[in-house]
Amino acid sequence: MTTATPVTLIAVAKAAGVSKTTASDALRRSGRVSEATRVLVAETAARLGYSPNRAAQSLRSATTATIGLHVPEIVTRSEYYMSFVFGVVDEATRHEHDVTLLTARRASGLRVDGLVLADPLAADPVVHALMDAAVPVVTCERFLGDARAAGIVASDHAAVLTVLLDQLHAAGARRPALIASTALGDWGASLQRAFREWCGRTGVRVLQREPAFGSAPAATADCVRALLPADPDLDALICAPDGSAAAALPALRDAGRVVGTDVLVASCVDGPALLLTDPPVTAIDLHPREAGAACARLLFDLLDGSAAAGTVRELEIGVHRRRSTTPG
Amino acid sequence: MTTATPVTLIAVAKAAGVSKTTASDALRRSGRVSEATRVLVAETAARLGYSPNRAAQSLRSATTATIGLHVPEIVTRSEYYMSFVFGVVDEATRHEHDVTLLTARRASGLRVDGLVLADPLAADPVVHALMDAAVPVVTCERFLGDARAAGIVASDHAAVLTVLLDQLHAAGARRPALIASTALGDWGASLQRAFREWCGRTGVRVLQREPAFGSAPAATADCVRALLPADPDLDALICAPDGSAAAALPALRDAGRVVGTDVLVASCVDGPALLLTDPPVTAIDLHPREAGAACARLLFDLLDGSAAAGTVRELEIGVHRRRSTTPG
DNA sequence: ATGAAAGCGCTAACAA
DNA sequence: TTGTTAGCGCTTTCAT
Repeated sequence: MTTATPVTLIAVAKAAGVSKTTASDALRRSGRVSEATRVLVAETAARLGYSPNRAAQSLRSATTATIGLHVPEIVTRSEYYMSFVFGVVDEATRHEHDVTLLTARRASGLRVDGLVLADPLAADPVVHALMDAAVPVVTCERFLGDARAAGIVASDHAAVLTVLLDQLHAAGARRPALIASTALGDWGASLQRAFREWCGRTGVRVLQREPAFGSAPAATADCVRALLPADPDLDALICAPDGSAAAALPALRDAGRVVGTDVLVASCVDGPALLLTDPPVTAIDLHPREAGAACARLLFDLLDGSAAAGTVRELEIGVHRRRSTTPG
Repeated sequence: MTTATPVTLIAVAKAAGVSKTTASDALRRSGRVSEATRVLVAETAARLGYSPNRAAQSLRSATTATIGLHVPEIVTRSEYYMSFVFGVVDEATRHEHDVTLLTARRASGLRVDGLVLADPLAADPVVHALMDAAVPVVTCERFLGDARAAGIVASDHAAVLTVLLDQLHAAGARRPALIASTALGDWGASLQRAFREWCGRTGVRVLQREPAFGSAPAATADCVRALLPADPDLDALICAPDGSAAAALPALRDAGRVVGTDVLVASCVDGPALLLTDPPVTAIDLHPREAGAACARLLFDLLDGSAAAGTVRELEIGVHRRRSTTPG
């Protein structure tokens, strides 16, 4: 363990034989110092192992080189968010920013240059507080509260669900059901809407269930157990909540259904677990890591002015077809 | 969106009719100001919505009110780490600290008061760099490199694995196998050691596999497929890597084995997915959230001197028995 | 029990 | 093209 490194800008300036300002300018903005001194200072800094004092930079510039990240806690148990977080951190690192995790409402004001909110629930008080922060906010999926984010990264869930439904229909499914919750923000609401529209176009009766709030997989299993007796003709099941498809499989099997044959199953959130079930489950890949990176990127674009407030960017998503929806 | 809040300490002091110093002392250390002024200043600060400028505090005190957190990236798909992270953030928030996620090696020096490293892999260059940082480091599980952490939170995996093995033995298993990797640091190594010792004591031949590095679940499935023909007597399987038990089940079934009857299965990492498999899988609950909180707590104890460098704290873990290991 | 003043390391006016 | 000077908001001596 080496001792702390008190290599200040002054030390670098002194060693390079220039003034504090020149050293600062050489290390940062261009145009002010000559190329020769720029190189000299840069080399000196490197040699001395100089690393700027963030606190001092912060104090002076009123920026923090840090962005805040909030992920909903209810759904802790989701690999989706883990990937999302890594995506954000990746992109932030690329921009020389740190990422602070925001969960509870901090007592003192937050010290970040901007915020990324993953799936902001209108019901979450922390989200509400953060949406009102005095810094740019980027949300992944639209926020259904009254505040408006400066930037939004959203996917066309409706379009992809429609593609998926068409595939199921082509595979012979005539009586599909959707298990989705509006409690989870815009995502669930979009899925429900798209499902209703597809049903209307296709002329099938809407068969939809809202899982009880709380543990998603267990609630989904309950939905399945309730659906089957009520609708014995059910021949396809689409599960929205992450991890719930895995819960639906045993419930269907217990009811004597053969997944992939009697009943097709698909998940609205992909994940490694769905490759290992029997059969592997068709799923919508939301590209979580890419989503996180896109949010951070948009936030930085907002911060440096290369994106305007109100920007909405679309994120590509797609279906992975697996055996659970390919009978025969 | 309200404008930025330039409520400085000076503003509070002025409004309260005291000096900067008195205001500062009133808000922080005790003993210096009278109770009357303390209350006066506190009320004034609250009324004005004062929130201390972290950057200025940092600059002055050379602390950051931030701790760094590193979680291994290879195992992204683990809900274990998600819970762990929340545990750390929870505890940090309780201590009025922020948590910064550290993944890649930052170009500039890190600005944190201390570090928490979850499962530090000796092979991870980022971990190596962080272990050498000039701030206290707490690791969850021992680091097998040459650096020594200031604090360690560890569980007695050997003891709990032994309990699990005894349970399997009591349930009739005579030929148990362990799938564990030493590539994952001290945890895997401890499990392997404990397994060998138990085998020695019990007089059964050691049946152990090291899954190929990379995607844990797939590698585990490969191990299972290799184990069965080589050792047809195998009657119990313990899977260490997170998520691998779920992969083992279909592999065993494909080989014609009935899980819970022919062959008992247990996981060394619990997770919600294991409740939904058929049958539900017995697992060791590592209490990830508690682990994260314990790491942060130890770090703060180290920082304020209430724990000495070199402190090792044990974290309670235990087995959840489920149908996969209770035949009949 | 309280004030005055110094200064943490840096950037941005203002000079030269 | 470069140097000088003034703070950013706070904590901390040192003096009352």
